[in-house]
Amino acid sequence: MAHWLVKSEPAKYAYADLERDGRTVWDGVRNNAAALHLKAMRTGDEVFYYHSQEGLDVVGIAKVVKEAFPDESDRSGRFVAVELAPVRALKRPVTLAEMKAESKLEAMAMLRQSRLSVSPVSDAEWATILQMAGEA
DNA sequence: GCCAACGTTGGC
DNA sequence: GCCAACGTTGGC
Repeated sequence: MAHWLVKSEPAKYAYADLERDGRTVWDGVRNNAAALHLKAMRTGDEVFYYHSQEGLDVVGIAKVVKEAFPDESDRSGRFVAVELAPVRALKRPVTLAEMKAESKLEAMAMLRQSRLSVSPVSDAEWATILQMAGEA
């Protein structure tokens, strides 16, 4: 099973909103690299939920409940959406500053390219972040 | 097909 | 609010 990380501005759609809704269409991604990652997601893959702009931390885990399909909000027809459902909030959020300070995470895609809104997380990175969240 | 201009994202 | 990174657009 692959792991991923998605970013969302909590003012627009926070992890608590996902918990409230039960599941949501993850659309609006307008970046080729991010879209490739969306297409590679498989049902059951787990996804870290990161709050950008405010919070700047990984706050929860979501899972893929529907694989890539055309994003209806995209007129060009190039981009796709998936559906995500909440799994659980992390016991303790892991901040961007903590991730930057952790040498095991220096190759992490989201740290290398800060603007990427959907990025892959390796098994080792996943385990490291869970541990930092007090869940290992 | 190149590249300057412009827009957006996201950390600080 | 600013600015760096980076993707996209459009003129040539």
